[in-house]
Amino acid sequence: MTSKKKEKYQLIVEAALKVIAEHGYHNAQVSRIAKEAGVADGTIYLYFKNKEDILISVFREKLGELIGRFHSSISESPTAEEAIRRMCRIHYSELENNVPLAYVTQIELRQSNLELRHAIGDVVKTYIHLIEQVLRRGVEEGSFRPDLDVKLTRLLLFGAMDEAVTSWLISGRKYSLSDQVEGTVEFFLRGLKA
Amino acid sequence: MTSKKKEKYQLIVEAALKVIAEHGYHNAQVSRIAKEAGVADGTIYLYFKNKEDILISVFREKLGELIGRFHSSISESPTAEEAIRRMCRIHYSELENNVPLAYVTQIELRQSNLELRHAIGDVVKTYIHLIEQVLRRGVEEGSFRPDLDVKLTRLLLFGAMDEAVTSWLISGRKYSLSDQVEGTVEFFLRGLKA
Amino acid sequence: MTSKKKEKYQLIVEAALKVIAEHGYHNAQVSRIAKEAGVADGTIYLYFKNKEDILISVFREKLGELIGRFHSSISESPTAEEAIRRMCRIHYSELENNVPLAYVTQIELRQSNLELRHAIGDVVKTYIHLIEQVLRRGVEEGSFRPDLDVKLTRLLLFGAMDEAVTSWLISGRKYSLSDQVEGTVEFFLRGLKA
Amino acid sequence: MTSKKKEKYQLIVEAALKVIAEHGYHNAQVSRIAKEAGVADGTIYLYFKNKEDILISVFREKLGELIGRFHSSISESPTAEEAIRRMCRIHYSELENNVPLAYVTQIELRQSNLELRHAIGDVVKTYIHLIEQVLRRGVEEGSFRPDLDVKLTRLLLFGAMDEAVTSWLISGRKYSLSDQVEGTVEFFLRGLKA
DNA sequence: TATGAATGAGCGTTCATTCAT
DNA sequence: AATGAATGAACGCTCATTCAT
Repeated sequence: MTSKKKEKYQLIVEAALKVIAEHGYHNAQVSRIAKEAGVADGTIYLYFKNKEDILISVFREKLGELIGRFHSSISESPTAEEAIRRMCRIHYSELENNVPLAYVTQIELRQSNLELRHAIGDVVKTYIHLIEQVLRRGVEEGSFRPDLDVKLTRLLLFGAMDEAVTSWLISGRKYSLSDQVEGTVEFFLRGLKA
Repeated sequence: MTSKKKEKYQLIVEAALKVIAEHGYHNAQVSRIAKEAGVADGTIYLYFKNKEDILISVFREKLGELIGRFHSSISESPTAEEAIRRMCRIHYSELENNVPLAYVTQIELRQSNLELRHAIGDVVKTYIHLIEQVLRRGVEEGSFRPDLDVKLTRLLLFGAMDEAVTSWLISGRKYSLSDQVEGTVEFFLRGLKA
Repeated sequence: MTSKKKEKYQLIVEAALKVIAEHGYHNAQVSRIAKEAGVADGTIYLYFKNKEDILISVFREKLGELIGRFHSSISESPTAEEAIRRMCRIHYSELENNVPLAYVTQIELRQSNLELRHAIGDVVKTYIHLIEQVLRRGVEEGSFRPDLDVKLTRLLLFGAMDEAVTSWLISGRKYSLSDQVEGTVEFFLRGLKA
Repeated sequence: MTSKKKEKYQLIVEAALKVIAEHGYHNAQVSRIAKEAGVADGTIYLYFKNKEDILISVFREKLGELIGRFHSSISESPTAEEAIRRMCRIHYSELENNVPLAYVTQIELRQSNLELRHAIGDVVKTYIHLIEQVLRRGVEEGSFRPDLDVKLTRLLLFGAMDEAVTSWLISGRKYSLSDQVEGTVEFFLRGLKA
């Protein structure tokens, strides 16, 4: 039963992602998500508190996976410098290879109300903490500037990458996002290095 | 008469800014804006095509002023390096000194629909072009790296500052944003310098 | 379930007829119709596309019944002359015996917009085609003039009866409409007979 | 001054006719009529009580002229039969030669509310009385049936002609309305003659 | 007389959520 | 657990009319 419950929960999350990606946030009615998931409207409310809860779950589930990948990749990196490089590579390539997810997280879900944005903030915070860890490691290793303001810099890195992805999407994905990894990392490392 | 017309237009724009800042984008009903401006609902439509037109105007008017200040300040800078410094200082201090504006531009208006977001995008684009100009100037001056990818870097700079401001707001403005200018500029210039 | 759905559909159509008859076309708000039908406003839209769709349905449903009665009565008539007589009798008596329907079809629904009027026109067209058939039959039977312009005459008959009904309504129904059948038919037949 | 007043009054009536003919009843806003007439919105209310008053005036003024023409033509007719013929000829030809007027009176103004329809009814009543006079004359002359129900028949004649005109308009005026005079009169006279 | 900026009442429709089955 | 018919609150916009100038 628990696994079945999980299954339907996942079914609805996937359906929500697909519907938002296809029709946009403002056309992602609960009934549409239910239809896409192959369940009745009312069934949604057996698994989610309300509509917002679905959207938060989409973000948490999908970005959770992404952040998991960061974690393992980063912890395996021999140096902080390499960790920064891998982080950016994963950030760009994962979103480039999953356009619907990119579209939903970068564009659509940002049109949501404050409560959802706070929830999204929590997920993003996890990622930002991860960046911070890498920065601290770099300082400790001696490869990054000892006077680095890690609290500030973690935001600058995240904001920079985030904007790079959003611009790539809005431009219509006319160029390769992965090709921007080198330029981005070069800029970051010069700013970070001791 | 023209000045009176201008007055009422401005009155409504200011009212909209205030209402969105106080009640949030999704609670900024036209009737509420009208009430705040001290005019009848119908009067709004003598000055604006529709609700969206009000919001776009808020953005354009308010950010227009801001970008104007960037322009003059940057063109007067003796060096590209100094231009970057001034740009970041204005970006942070202007928003820090106008919290409602910061709140509306960073948080509330991003919840809007696609058409408004496109309009906002146009204003932001102006700013990003300005950043690009500074970068080119720095390369020409020889103070910035000759191999700098200006198309990419302008986004990284904008995204980094944008995120710094948003985080400061969401944190509840518990610290000084202006105090972050030095750290930000230090990071940028190391990444840019030849 | 199907019958229940039918029931609610009919409930709303009847409510609309009653509301329009009582309050007039311009005061027949959707919320009023919903209230009269004993359903929520939103329920209306489970059965009708929009307000206009309700009104068209009122016309179609109600006049559809009427025209059905014409059909059977006319086809059973032994002669075209008798068909004309029955047609007029049904036309007058049915509307005389259903004043709300008469009021709505003759007065209120004619105040509607073009799209609805077109829809109404389609229903009326059916009736006019029926008249035409009777006229052709009379010509074939030899009882009506062989040189009769059926395309024109069908309009004259319909217009004449329509005006007789409307005048009777506007006069406040101070006289019997059924009593006018003889005079009307007499006039028609003299105009038609060979 | 009186003539000037009359002038502006006429100006507005003509403008209203034109606007309704061009844009339809539901798009004939007061401000549009004012613009067409070359006066300010407020000026309208110096000459008319309200919007309805304008529309009633359009009908009264324009149909008044028409009925005046009926009057003279009919009174000059040597026989009642000829009067019927002339009446129908004028009815059809005047409207055929003034399509905007036909369109406004037959289609657009009928979408109006009850009060206006009552006012229109008054104008039409004048016409119907005229028809009645002709019928009485025919009976007195002995050319029309002595048992003719004039109260009823006047409606039948008016309704028949009215429908003929409306159908011609709705059909897109693909045929000549004047060509229908003979068929119409033939039908009428057979119905009327002793 | 004439203006036209300002008014504000009025309404069709959507959709997240509920609940009887 | 699952259904889906029913709910009803919420809101942008139009336009006839007014009135200060």
